[in-house]
Amino acid sequence: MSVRSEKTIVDIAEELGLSVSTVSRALNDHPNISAKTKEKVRKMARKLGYRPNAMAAGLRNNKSRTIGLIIPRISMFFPAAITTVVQNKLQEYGYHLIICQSNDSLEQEQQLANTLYSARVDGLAVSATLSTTDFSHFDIFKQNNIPVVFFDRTPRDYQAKVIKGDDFLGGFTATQHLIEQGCKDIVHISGPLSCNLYVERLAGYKNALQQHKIPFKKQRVFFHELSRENALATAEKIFAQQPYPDGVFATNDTTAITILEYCRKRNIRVPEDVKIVGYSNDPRTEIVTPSITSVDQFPATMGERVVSALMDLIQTRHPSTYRHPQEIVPIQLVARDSSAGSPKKKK
Amino acid sequence: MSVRSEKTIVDIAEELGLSVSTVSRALNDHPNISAKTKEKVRKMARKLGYRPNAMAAGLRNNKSRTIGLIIPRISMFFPAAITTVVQNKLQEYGYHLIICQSNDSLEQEQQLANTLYSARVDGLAVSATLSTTDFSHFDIFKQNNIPVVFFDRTPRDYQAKVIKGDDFLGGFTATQHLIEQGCKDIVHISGPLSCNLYVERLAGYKNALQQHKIPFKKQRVFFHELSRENALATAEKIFAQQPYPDGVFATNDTTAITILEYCRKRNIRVPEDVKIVGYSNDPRTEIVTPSITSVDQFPATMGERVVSALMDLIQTRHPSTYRHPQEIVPIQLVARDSSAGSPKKKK
DNA sequence: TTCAAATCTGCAAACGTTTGCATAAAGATT
DNA sequence: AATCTTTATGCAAACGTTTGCAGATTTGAA
Repeated sequence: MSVRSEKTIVDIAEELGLSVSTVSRALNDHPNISAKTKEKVRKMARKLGYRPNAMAAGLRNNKSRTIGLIIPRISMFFPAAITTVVQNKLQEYGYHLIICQSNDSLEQEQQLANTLYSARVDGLAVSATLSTTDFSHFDIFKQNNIPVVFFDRTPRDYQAKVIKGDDFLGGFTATQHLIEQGCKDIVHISGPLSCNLYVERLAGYKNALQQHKIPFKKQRVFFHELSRENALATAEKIFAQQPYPDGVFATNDTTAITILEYCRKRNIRVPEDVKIVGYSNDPRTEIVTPSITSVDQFPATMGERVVSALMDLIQTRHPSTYRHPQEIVPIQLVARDSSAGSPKKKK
Repeated sequence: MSVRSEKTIVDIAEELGLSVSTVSRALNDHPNISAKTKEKVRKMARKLGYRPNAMAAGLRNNKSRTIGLIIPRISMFFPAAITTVVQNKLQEYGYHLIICQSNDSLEQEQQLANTLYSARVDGLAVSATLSTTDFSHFDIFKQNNIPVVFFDRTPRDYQAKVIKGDDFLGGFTATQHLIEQGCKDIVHISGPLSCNLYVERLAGYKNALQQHKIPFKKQRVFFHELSRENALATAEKIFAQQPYPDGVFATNDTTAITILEYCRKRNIRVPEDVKIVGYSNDPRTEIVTPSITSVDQFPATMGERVVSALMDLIQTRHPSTYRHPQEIVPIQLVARDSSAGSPKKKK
């Protein structure tokens, strides 16, 4: 009813003839406060409609109960799936999540790091830009003992906690699967090699070829920026001249889907003429016709590990977790129709 | 180099022999400070690695430069698409976004409202739970003049800014489209009527039937909880007995996709035997075979409007915007293969 | 030189918490 | 009854900013 409607613990204290410290302790369930007092205080707090001011508490405690998250964009399946569980998990721990998109721009990422530091997040989870190779904009966090966890798109040699999928094995498994299905001439569509993911999947691809005594041909690897338009351009290039490949391992699902659409338009049969494998197990791979074989990266697991790592690092100020800085989340091939079938019947 | 590495404006002031107020004003580009001083201060700030503490400033100013967002879940296409643009747009304005998922639980939504209030967000954007009919947990915000903007799943009679799609028109258009394509017996799969969206789309459906002199039959409307499993169960029910409908208008795309899959499995031809229209223009509708006709809700537009409304309400403390509390974002039917074709050739 | 105006800077309080330390009250022990 | 614990409460400083007001310095005009 008063003019200033924002109630504080001072109001509660005055109303009750107690000191603010007692009220504060009562609300925080401090052992030194008698049960009676606590009850009184809580009741009055409810009555006055008191709401704690997290900023004030944060300032005093030098912690915000807030975690920052930087991802390229929320609209991509894999980061979105991770974000979902990260947010839910953090909520359980009583932490807020500030989500920021770098839109794959290094400059934006740098700026975000700064402003998240200003917000005094208690921890930071980052999946980097495709082009981030210098990670020094995260130095401030290290200097001030604020844990940073990188996931998925991670730094190569920046000292920090890293949680990533087994991209080498993923690349290997995908390629080997195509080989086992009878492919002899497998194209790999990769991404920018500034990003660890594509380097490792490519390495897995090479290794699988080698292990199966299939010669690696440089011109059978295509690099593009992973956008839909680029994928289409790449498709054109791949099928510009005979012989067509009999297998395509695309380093992401959007590309795989685009290739599939392209093939259908050109009447190249999938999987009879060419088999396709994507990466990430985007739900879209399942509903497309034919459904596309892909590599599941278990985003839920990754998200949970990110949160566990953060909570661990935050609680134990001793950065013991840094001793095992790298965690690898397993992958699993999900075979579907796009790679199915025995060796081709008709030549 | 000192032990306490966190630098404050006090450190800058001491280093320069200035007062903190001057430093503060210099950093905020206050007109009363000379250019020389500003330059000195900025240089020293850089040198010391000073980072403003947003919590301290927020406490003093009673504003956090942070917006809260509550959505059912980030992993759904439509809210995710909105979130993407909301976040990017807010970033431009220098605001952070705290994203929270209610997981469609009213209880969680209530709790989130509370903790976001404690974080002293400067504004709140909400897409409610399917079951939220009582919105009183947002009262605190109103009482303290913190703008709340509801979007998509909005309250019916709670006094607040509302931004929503034209669901009546959407339902109408979708149904009319099916009629125009020759359908005479159109099933509508709706959602819980506790949620405004489904009420209005249903009303649009009825209205279109009426307008085209097709009798409305109660048993041709199915209600379900919009999960994938439920959609499947509903599909079973719909096609449990002859005559099959010749058109299905599903109130969301996931359901539409599920129906499509079901039909394919049962060898019910789409669109020849039954035509399907979904809702939201989820990108999945485009890549499925046949592609599914859907109703675009322009999530980007909606997101932009949400941000505009928030910024407007925050800047002009006078809640003038409340005078036109409801904004309707247009919809557009995107016709695709699932509803294509002239009247059936073979009966 | 003197004074007024214009320009710049500083003091100190305030924002709403938490917490180390001191103290007061109550209970237990002799 | 005197002393010692134990338990409950209060005082006051601190967290890092911002800002109204006052005061100091410079500039320009007389």
